[in-house]
Amino acid sequence: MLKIYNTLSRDKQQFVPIDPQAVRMYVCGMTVYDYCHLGHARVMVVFDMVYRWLKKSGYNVTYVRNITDIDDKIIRRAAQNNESIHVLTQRFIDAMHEDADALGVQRPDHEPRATQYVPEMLQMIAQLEARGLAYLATDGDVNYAVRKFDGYGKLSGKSLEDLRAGERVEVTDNKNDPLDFVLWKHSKEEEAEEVKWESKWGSGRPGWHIECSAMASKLLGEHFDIHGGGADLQFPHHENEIAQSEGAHQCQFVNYWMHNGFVRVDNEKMSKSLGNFFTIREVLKQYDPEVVRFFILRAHYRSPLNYSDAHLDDAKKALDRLYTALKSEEGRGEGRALVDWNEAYAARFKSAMDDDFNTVEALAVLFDLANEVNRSQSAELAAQLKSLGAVLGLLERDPTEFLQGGSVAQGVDEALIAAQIVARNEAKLAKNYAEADRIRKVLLAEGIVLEDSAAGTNWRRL
RNA sequence: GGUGCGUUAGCAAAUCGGUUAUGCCCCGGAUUGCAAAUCCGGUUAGCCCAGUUCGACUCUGGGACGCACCUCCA
Repeated sequence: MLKIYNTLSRDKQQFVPIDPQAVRMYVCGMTVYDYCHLGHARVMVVFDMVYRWLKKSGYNVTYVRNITDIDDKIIRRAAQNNESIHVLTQRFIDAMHEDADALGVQRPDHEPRATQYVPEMLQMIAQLEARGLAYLATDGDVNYAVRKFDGYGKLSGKSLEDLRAGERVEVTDNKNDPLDFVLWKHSKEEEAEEVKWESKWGSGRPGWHIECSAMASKLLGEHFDIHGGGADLQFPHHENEIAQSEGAHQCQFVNYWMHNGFVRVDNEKMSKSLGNFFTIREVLKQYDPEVVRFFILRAHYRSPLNYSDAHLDDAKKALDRLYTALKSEEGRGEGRALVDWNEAYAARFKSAMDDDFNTVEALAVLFDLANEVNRSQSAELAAQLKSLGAVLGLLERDPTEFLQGGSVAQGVDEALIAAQIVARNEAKLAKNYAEADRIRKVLLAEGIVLEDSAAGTNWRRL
């Protein structure tokens, strides 16, 4: 039985879906005005893993990950670039898909864009207004009246008093309460036509939080199973989503809230504002995407994850070990696509995954299994290793291709390597070991490791 | 200031009230022309102080340190 750590209750709970056969899951995606960084990579990979495991567990999963394609930062960036927001956002949506694809992230079932759901948002705001939870402020914005919603703060564990005591709460006169947030922003003269929508409150555009409430209920219903996102979205974003959805629909919004930990650099959160971020495409110039995916899955999704070259190098070596085990059984017996869940390693793997998606433990099982494969030379177990890896979106490539791909794309030409191997084998046959060792050393200096075996000489990149 | 989370061996990172986590690194052995890979074995843990317990890294209390949220952020 699957257990999930629920932010709402702050403990692990038995997962019971609303519909026994199906799971409905929503994850907050990206605001598309720039390239995705490693923090975004973590959300995508983590919830991709969750998505895969739920499907593997037999559920019919509907996974929605939204795209925020209208907001202040987008408008500002488009103005800077002197381009339309549509052109800007489309470019970064395409880039996001490239990055996600590289990391082996499966496409969600729906990727709704905020700009395509404005009518639904307006309808929801009207509902909130009708219930007395929203009001038109003097400046023309429509705000949410936080103190009218019972239980505001239940997700983040904060009371309104605690929040007000915070030093950083901004004071604005057009809000009834400093914690009220914007549902609908009135248009400004200078804004482009493409960021203006008509409404009963006048021309404007949606606030950030309302899009998720509107799109989630449209695509998943008013009450669904799992809602995820980065830990920083807990407050205020997810708190506000609850206020909007439960305020408008008068029913429980989400049963299980999941939040992933941050990627850190030098022990500090990687973020746009700190400027200490690495984009996915930057990192992929240096490391194989599967290494990056493995690196992310190597830490528990709720724990902080420190980024550094040393850690990526370490991850690369660890993944090499798994692929090396697969390579030893390559070609022997066809790898079956299905996992034999009765087998001992698979059973351990499953119980690890069922324990709040403990990929760290699941990977430890894979290493134990790899050791067993090396020892037993069992093609059966190798197939099991491969298929368990595939559950996590790992180990799906040809082992030789992976091992020879190495960490850096460019390097010594393969034909040259082959020629050097031939030359070295000739030297070996002539018992000219000094020459043979010299060739091996030259290649090693280029990051190429030669491995002699009964079947011949293999090579791989460090 | 308020709230929450964390502190595990050289590095990374899990589980667990008593039994080898795991990966990388390091040491010894097997194997190899020598290596590499692999196998066998080994060294290095649980921030500090109390308490509960037959027994605590694991539970409770206190302290120190770190991180995060309270403002846009995955």
